[in-house]
Amino acid sequence: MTKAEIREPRQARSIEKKKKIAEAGFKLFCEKGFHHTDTNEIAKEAGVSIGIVYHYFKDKKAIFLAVMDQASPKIDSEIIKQLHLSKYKKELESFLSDIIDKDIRLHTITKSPHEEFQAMCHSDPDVSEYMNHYKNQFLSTIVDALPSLGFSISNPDEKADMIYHMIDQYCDAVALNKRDRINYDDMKVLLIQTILNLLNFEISN
Amino acid sequence: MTKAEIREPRQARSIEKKKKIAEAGFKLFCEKGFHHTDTNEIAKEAGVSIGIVYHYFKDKKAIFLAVMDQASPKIDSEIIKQLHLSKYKKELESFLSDIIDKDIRLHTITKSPHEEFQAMCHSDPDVSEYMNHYKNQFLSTIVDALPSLGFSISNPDEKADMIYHMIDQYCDAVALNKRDRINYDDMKVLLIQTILNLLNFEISN
Amino acid sequence: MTKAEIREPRQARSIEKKKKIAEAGFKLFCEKGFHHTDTNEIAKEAGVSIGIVYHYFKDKKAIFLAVMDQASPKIDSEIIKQLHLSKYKKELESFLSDIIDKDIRLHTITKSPHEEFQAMCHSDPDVSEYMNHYKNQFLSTIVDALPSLGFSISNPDEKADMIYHMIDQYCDAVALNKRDRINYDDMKVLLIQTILNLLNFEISN
Amino acid sequence: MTKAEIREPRQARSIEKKKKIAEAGFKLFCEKGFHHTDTNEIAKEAGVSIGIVYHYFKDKKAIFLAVMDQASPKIDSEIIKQLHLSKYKKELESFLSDIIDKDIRLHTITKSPHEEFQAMCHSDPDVSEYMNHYKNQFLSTIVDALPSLGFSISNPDEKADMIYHMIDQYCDAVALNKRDRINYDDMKVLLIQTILNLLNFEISN
DNA sequence: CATGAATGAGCATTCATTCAT
DNA sequence: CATGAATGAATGCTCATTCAT
Repeated sequence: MTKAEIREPRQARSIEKKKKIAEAGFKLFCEKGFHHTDTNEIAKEAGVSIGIVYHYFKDKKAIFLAVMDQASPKIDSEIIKQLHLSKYKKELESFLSDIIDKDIRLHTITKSPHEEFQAMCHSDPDVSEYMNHYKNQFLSTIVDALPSLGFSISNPDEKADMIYHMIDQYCDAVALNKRDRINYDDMKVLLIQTILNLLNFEISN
Repeated sequence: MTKAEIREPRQARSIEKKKKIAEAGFKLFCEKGFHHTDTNEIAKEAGVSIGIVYHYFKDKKAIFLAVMDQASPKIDSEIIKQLHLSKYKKELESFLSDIIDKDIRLHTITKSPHEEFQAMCHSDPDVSEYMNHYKNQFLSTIVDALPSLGFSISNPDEKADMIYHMIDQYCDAVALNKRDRINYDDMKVLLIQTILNLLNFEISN
Repeated sequence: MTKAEIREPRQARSIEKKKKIAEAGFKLFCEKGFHHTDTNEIAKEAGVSIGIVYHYFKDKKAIFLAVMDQASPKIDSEIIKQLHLSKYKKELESFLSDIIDKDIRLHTITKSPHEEFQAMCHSDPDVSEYMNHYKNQFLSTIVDALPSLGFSISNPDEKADMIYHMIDQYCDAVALNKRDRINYDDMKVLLIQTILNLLNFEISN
Repeated sequence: MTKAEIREPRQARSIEKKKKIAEAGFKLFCEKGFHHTDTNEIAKEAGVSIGIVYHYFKDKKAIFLAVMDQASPKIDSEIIKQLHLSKYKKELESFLSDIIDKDIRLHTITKSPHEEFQAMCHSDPDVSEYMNHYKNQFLSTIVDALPSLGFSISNPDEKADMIYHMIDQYCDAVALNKRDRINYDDMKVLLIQTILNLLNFEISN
């Protein structure tokens, strides 16, 4: 056997260590970006040897993927529950507003990692694949839950995709604050109204 | 500063050569990405010595920025003219459709560079700055032209920003075609309708 | 500091390797001078990889400094002991003669490195600093030992400095043998006599 | 003819230009040292093209040698004249004091170049050769003039060499001021006294 | 004489990854 | 499991020098 299998640790200690490495990676990737972070530094930050890093991770990118996995917000059932209660316009509006605010916080807190993930997503096929898969799953879960929640929406997949990106875009704008002449409060009103209009719109043939 | 100034070539020959280098850079950045393209390779591809590359460009990133500059679609007066003729709903719709189709072509043709630029944009402050400046200028030009074109739109800056990204997002989706369960034709209809709604919407106080 | 610490090796093997690198550096610096020796060559000469060179040394200059450190004659207690026995003129004379002969050997054997060190000393502040510190310490040790050895000399620091350089100068002359019309034996007699006179001279106020 | 002869310019304009280049070289060598000064920079500083630099100078070192030549203090007859008047102890003392003060000024004013020359002198054989030749000529001129000036000194060459270096050393010490615990006024007294003793000393067989 | 664009060998340093212990 | 010394290919960039104009 020329190369030891990369084993998924089962012991608590091992899981702990793998997590520590991913956390160190997270920190450094955020601070300096993927390309400017070196693996030996990750090992040092995690307080382990570089050898152990390569015991748990195939290569540097594997660490990045693990970091993404840890950092990705999980689809919790709560969002579905809230959606259930938001059938009517008024509630939908505040539901969206909540979602947006939450998402802004996420973008603001994890500003650099988000940027870094975006960057990698655009330059590395594996990362892109991961992100894409994650997003598709996230949206499918919601869209598939809609009927049972009492929503009857035409073109739900297309709309979900559009809304997802509109919100993401808005949160980016707020978090990075790099755009000229923008009133973010007005923009939020416009955003919510646009989403509501979109949800109600039906393509006529 | 001890280093000889990076000179902006005035002679036709020199401009030609600088362009050739940028073109070689463009090609390689697209094929392999910024980080995996090496400067000696750019020189070889351009058919010049590495020395001359550094005669015209401060460093590797300067080549990238020049490439971006060359590759960025210029705001031509045509777009403004077309806008002028699109005061009425019907025309606006086809105007948007045209814009979107054009943009899709741009995204599809320059698929890899576009991705690469997005990646750099997220990971390098200078590139981000460039992109941002470019976008702001592009949008400002259009927004500032609106009144004289007969459009009276509330929150034009916010709307322009949102529309810009909605279109960009859509074109990305089409070009990369990585999203599940999406009917792009339907999505386009939804997109245009959403834009029209957004343009007409006014925030009530 | 983002860079991994340059570690001081504690294991015997490591010390051995660091020494081997410094020795290779010594050899090459002597043969070709600092500026014409390249680090990869040092690694090859030392029989190690270039990576390990930078594991032990921060940069090329650090190798040079280490080389200087190894090559610098240490102040051994012997010189102090001999000094003790040399209170009287006759003994002092032969003591000086011994010192000079030893120093000549040093200059002759390590002719090129000595030259190279001199050169670096004049062109690099860090090397200059090192040389200076070394010399000051060397002279202070001797000067501070004088009283307890039974010598009572006025202006010992100034004299020590002058004598140090007179001897150094003489040894250089002999080793390099580039001066015209010089009888080195006569010069040695003059040198010793001058030193003795200097030691005995007292500034009258 | 593969390469144009390096011609010694006869026209005033040419001489002027060559001088300007050497002056630019002088300035930059002083500021940054030989190895850190690049020829293109010299050309720019001199306000000429790099081509013209290589028209007048074979290579970079030739510029350095020319710089040395310009910077070297010429043996003027004044020093000889003064020496003539200094036959008696008192006058010799003040003559030496004058010489030393002048030399200190030279070392202080041209502190960096002096250092740089020393460095090159130790690392480049041609420069070493030049310096050596210059020094030998300087000392020979003085020594050979001594008899006709009424001085009758034994071992004049050896003594001249020693004195030359003692003064140089002292001036370096003052100019660089890097030595610990040294009182330079006392040192000067010691230096002059030592020189006078040396001049009077005769080797007995 | 003069220009400065062009050359390209050369070089210090980095860093993902391996492997002997 | 764990260590960290060791590897060495890879790379951005410099700069003395040449030569076409």
